[in-house]
Amino acid sequence: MSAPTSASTPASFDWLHRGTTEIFPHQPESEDPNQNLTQRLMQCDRPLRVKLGIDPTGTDIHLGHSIAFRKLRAFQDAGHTAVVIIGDFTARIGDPTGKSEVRKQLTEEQVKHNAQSYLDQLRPVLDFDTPGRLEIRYNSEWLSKLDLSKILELLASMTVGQMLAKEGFAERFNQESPIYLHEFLYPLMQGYDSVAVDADVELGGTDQKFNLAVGRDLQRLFNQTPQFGLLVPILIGTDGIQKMSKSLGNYVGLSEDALTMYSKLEKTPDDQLATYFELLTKLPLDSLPDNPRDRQKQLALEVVTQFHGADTAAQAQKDAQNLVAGSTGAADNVPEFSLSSVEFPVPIFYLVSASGLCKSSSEARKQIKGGGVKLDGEKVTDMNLKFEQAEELSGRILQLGKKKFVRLIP
RNA sequence: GGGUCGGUGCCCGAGUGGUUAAUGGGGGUGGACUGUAAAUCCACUAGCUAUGCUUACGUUGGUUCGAAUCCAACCCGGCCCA
Repeated sequence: MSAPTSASTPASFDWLHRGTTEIFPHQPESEDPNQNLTQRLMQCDRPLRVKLGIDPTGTDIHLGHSIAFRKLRAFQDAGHTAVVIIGDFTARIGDPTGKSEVRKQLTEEQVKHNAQSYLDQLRPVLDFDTPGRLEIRYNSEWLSKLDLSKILELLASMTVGQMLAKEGFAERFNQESPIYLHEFLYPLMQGYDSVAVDADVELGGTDQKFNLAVGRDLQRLFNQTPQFGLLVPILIGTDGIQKMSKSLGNYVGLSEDALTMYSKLEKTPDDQLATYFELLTKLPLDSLPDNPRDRQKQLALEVVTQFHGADTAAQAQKDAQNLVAGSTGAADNVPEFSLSSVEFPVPIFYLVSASGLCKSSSEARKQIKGGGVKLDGEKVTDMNLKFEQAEELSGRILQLGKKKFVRLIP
């Protein structure tokens, strides 16, 4: 295996610093490669092992997760080895970071399924193909083998006070909400992962600082050179307020279709635009369009291109414009709904719910009442409107609000 | 283990026997406006092929013409004591 390119070309480390919040330990003046990551990168004679863990707790990952993986990709491109840890063991305990509640425990099967799904979704982000650039490890490999004496050794390396100093714990303790003992194990296990894979660098969101630091402590305990921690920002979601998360519904999933992705991204809040460009693209930040609307479009196009390719992205942009303009016929990528599953005569409100635009028929009625339902661009006002047969409806487009469409087919 | 306080809708949080899916806020969805944004204003915010019916205030029973509200047991959590 060849030495990392960065070693031979003492080039710039822009890729390292773009969108990076913090690197620790960080002593920029130091020549010591254990105190200064840039020195380490320039001096290393072998690819560094760059760890990034993810707990397969759900089936979807989103752009918020992707920024750490993008950084990981940057390391890969610089010749280093990405060590992706699938937290199949830790997922069953749950990371207490940032949670106000205990995470529910998952079965082994769910975890397995989720893990595969994650890897599929990461395909466009990481380099899966270049030999030596990617290592995928499951932490059950070593964590399930820990015996009590080893666990005690880990536990003895930290104090309750140190644990309680951790952000989430402190809050929960002060709010008098429950903290279970097994949650204290989480940072230790994640830290032990670093020992198990002999990590040189670990990536994570800023909320992971504590956990990455524990990794350093444990590596020291096991006579390894402590890893560097590299923190990337937590991406704010599409609501512009809270961090991107599936449960808050303010996310853009990596596996979403191009049109959905585009539609969400093109309304990125103005004050998040710069951040999104920095974290989700490689575009130079000083040559963006002046008009905020154009910036939104460029961002959407760029990101969708990463996941779906330029052609599909361009088509999504076109479709999005057509849909909003109301020229329904021009939209090709509208989900279809087959009328074969409904019984005629069918009331409009039932149709709205059956087609999946609304969760329930009650909600559909309310939306119709509120003027949110359109058929071929025309507002539906009578919720008891009935259709006698499928021919009346097939080919027409049913719409809820500005964003949800369904084409009715026989 | 003992004492004590508490468990209400997506979230927070009122309500303490009597028309009512249950005040208020947040969030969400829809409408107007707009740049498909923000801000603002308005509406909606349990389910049902539905002018009515069915479920809802930790769980299960009980008292009552009638309970989220009273009683009992149980489950869960906080705090104090051990």
